[in-house]
Amino acid sequence: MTTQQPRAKAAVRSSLAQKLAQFVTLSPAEAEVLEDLQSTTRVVRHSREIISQGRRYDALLVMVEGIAVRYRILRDGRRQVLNIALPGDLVGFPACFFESAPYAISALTETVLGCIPFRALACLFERHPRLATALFWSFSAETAVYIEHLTDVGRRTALERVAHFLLELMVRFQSIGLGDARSFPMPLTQELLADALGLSVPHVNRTLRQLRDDDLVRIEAHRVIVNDVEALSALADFDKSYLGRLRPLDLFDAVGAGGVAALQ
Amino acid sequence: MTTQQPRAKAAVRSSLAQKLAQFVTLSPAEAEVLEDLQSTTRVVRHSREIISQGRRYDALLVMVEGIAVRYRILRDGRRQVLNIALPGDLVGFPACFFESAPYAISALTETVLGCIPFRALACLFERHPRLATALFWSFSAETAVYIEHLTDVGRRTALERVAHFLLELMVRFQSIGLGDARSFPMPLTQELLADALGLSVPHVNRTLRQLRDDDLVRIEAHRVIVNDVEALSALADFDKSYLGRLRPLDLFDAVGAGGVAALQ
DNA sequence: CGTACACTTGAGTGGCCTCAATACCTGTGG
DNA sequence: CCACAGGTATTGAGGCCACTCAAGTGTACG
Repeated sequence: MTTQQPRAKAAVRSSLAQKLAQFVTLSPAEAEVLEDLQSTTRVVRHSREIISQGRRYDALLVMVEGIAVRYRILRDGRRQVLNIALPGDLVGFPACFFESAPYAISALTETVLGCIPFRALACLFERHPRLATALFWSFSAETAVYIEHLTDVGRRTALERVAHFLLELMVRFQSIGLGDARSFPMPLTQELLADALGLSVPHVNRTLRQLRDDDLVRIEAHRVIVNDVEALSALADFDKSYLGRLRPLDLFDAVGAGGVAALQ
Repeated sequence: MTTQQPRAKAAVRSSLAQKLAQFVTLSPAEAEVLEDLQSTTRVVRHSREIISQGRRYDALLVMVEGIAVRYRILRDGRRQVLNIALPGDLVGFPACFFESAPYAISALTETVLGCIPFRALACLFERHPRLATALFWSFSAETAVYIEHLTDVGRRTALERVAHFLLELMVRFQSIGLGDARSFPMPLTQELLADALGLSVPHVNRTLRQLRDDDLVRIEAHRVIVNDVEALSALADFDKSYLGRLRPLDLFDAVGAGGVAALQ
């Protein structure tokens, strides 16, 4: 089911390092620590589970390559897709904090994962506080994605949901160098889309059809092609700032004029 | 709108300290650091905004006393309630990471907030890594609540949603010492409930009525009284472990036999 | 005691679901 | 090279859950 193998030391920066570099400027030493953190890897094949609901886990996982999906299964089989994990994402959270994982993670493509034992994490917090804060930052940014997803499902129409979700995926794919200005690979089936958006499969299908008929987006050969980014964004009330426009605020370099006084 | 005032040094532990003590054993010194962190406070009155959508914030806030609600407003006025903030919760996240806050927070009762300037946070990460990891832990635990909320809204019926949400509130109130085994104060109007659960006000009302007719829960005088916790939990498929049964795993005291090997 | 807000209930509608059947793709083995 | 099987996508018909609109009833507070 899974294989252990040493990973060739990456010449280029890992996705995780690229992500954290948005928040703090990484020293060469810190960059190396990050790479070491992910040096033990596991490979998981397409459609295999990375983390199983109900089991116990004692390490953190980082997506190094591939695409995975987090979901929760209810007792009668209903499924809620929680989010899509892309390279650079920490996927052990928050499963590893519980006696039994509250949700599952499955690989949508062949996936390479870095294993970070708790020991290594403790070491990072003790000896590299800047990296720790960056992790904190990055982790908080994930919450913003959950918030948007919750808003999708709770308060948007089917059309808005699908449009919004596809745009979010597009921006996220762009930010990791997959996908261009108007298209990106589509790893989700309509069933997964439905379970992500709280809809039924037929209705997702009809909604996609409408978006296609209106010349806004189409999905072809496992690829999403956005015809009219503007119009689609307007329809979905999509503003990508929640995905990336984080303040590159370095707690240690530039606390600056902020502080208590700046609050209100 | 808000007032600044020094807070009397708490004789008892703050809610935040109580919460973090679940994850690591706090030394007296660490406990004091935590209290100092919250020593600058603001008071916000009932139904006033603590954080406004679209504005910029330069500090973190901790709920010291009171109850607040986080929500996101869409352009046409639709509202999604994201979560309920209770004492001990960090409410500045993730708003303070963005150039403009992606959502708002409003006080439901008179609320006392501790202000934590970034400077103080940086200091905490540098000098108190155990506290930093505890914050990390606690923050991750919040994600589990979002996940459950997302599942509520995406894949549960109205009846299940309301039941599940009320049970979650009950456990959360219990864990901070408000509310007893079968009842707790209800700070939300039906309109807020509706916006939290992705329902309309009339339907929330009808759903509550059904739960009352079935002798499961009733809301009286701003208080929720659960008649049959078992039956209600069964109806909602509620398992409170996602709220509290975190592993009291201390990275520094007890990394133990875990590590990579234990991972599957 | 009046005004505002929250709650309650009804009638009618519609968005999305369920069930069901058909078409399509993609890999696999004969 | 084709037949076949399994998953995936598509489309239709009918129904229900939850919505919208609207009116009326508490109930807290100035």
